[in-house]
Amino acid sequence: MGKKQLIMEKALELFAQQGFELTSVQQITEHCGISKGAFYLSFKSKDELILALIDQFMSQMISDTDYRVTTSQNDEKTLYEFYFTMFQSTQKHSDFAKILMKEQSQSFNKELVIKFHYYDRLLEKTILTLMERLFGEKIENTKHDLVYCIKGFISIYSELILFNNVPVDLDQLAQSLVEKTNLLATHATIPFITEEIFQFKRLTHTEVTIDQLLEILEQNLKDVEEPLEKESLTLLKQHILEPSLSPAVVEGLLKNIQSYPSCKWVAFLLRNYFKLENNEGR
Amino acid sequence: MGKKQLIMEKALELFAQQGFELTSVQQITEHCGISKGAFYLSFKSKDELILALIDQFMSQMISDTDYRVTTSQNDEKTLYEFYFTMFQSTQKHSDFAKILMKEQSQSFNKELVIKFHYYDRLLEKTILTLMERLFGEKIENTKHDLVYCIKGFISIYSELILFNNVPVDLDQLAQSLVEKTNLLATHATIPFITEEIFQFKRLTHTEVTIDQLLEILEQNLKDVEEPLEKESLTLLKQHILEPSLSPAVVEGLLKNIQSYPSCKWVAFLLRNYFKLENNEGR
DNA sequence: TATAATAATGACTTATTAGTCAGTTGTCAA
DNA sequence: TTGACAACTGACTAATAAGTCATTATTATA
Repeated sequence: MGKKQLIMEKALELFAQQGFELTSVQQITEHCGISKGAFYLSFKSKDELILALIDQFMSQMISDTDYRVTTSQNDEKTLYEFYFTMFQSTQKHSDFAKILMKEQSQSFNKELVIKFHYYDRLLEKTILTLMERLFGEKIENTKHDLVYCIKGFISIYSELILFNNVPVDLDQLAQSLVEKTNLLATHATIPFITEEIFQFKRLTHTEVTIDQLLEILEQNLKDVEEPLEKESLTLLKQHILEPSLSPAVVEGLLKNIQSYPSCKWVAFLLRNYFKLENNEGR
Repeated sequence: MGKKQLIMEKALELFAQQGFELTSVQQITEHCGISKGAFYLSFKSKDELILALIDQFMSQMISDTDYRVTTSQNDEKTLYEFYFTMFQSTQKHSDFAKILMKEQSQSFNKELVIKFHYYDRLLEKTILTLMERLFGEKIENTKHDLVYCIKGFISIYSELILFNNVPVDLDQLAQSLVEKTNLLATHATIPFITEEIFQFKRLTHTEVTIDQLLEILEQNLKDVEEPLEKESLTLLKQHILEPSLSPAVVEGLLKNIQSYPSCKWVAFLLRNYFKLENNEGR
């Protein structure tokens, strides 16, 4: 396990400098002081490595932020804390954040793209919940649009922090964005992203082949210990190969696995898969 | 010349789909129905191709926008027109815009990075001028920050337009952003990007080796016809190899070539080079 | 029509990559 | 000390890339 961690850490440095495409496995192993073969004992492929990196950091970054936001008692300060935590994470994991920026739209690997979208949607959800809590009914028509503006702020200021070695005062940055967000929330009246566009956007972008899905399931089954989790996964796998369960049962099984952090991702994929299956017949 | 244009058009399609790295020269030539050798009659390398693409589109996009903004008589509508033109260009040249998003931060090739920064700075300048004209003294402390927010809006909504096939109402989008910009300009009081950070940011990011610079100069000398332009370039080249001209003369020569569109880029590089040279001695 | 000049070809070289696997080294229990 | 097992190695394969160049096709000119 220590070796796996070593590879991830060293690879992270190289990916941040040169990007994923332009970093060879050779380079990574040299940087670690191990042989090429040893790399393939820890990871099935180079792709598996980057997927592991993304999972590790994204789930941490998002759960950090989500935790800060949902546990905050003082509404006054919540927005400030959201921004502050967000940029603090970015700074702390700057190597990873750089990769994220570089590889985001660029990618080729389908699973990678879906993964990015998944985490992006999680972040959107966190922001939306926060906005609804802070501004409630008043922003009913503009809330999705507001979420997008906030994402715009985050992306452009993150870029500044990461790629221009500017001395950054996170407190000042968070304060500044709190003011802007309040302004937009309380005064903006013309949304661009309406409920309709928001729904439209959700429909696109999510395809995995059955084979990919089964493989991911298989991988999960290996890593998982809890019997409840394991059985749910097995049943769901059988249901994919030969549909036999009622929608309610499927939904229940999904709920079962969803509560385990390591299964969140596969639960998302499965839910999506079954949703598309059902829509096919209309 | 027709062949060069053909290659650029076809390559653009492939780059937009797969990215620059993952598109081979072979693929491009097949897509064009020509041989590999023919490609190298038009372009010295694959890198030269993408640089040419960037020059072609970026200069067009920015001058389009700049023209609309500087010629607009009606201040009321100028901001609307800025946003509208910006997103219209993005939509019209969507293949190119996709490349831009994909390759922006990712890049490896030094000249490419510098080129992106150059055009980015041009856009910043256009936005800043517009803001100063519309809001004047009132935004003295917040203007650089405002420019950044606008860039954030543009980047996040462009992404939406390009990568989620959402039906887009550009009029609505422009209106929405005009309202937001006005809100921020008239009510925001806490800037993050102060004059100081802005200056700091300008100092970083611009290195070319002398050899690269000389090569680019050589290339320009070949393409250029006007005697005044040609002589200025020749003198500047000599001055790099063996400094002999006074600062005032250098500045004059730079002004000479700057007015020719084809030399804007090399003028920018030269000015930067001499600036760094002078700072070295402090 | 004959000749020169230019345009275009694609097999080839060289370099690099991800991934494999037969063999080596190290470890630890019997 | 021995033997069995896992951890590890790095030369190797197969695939693909950018860029070259001797050869051929096309066009212009005399």
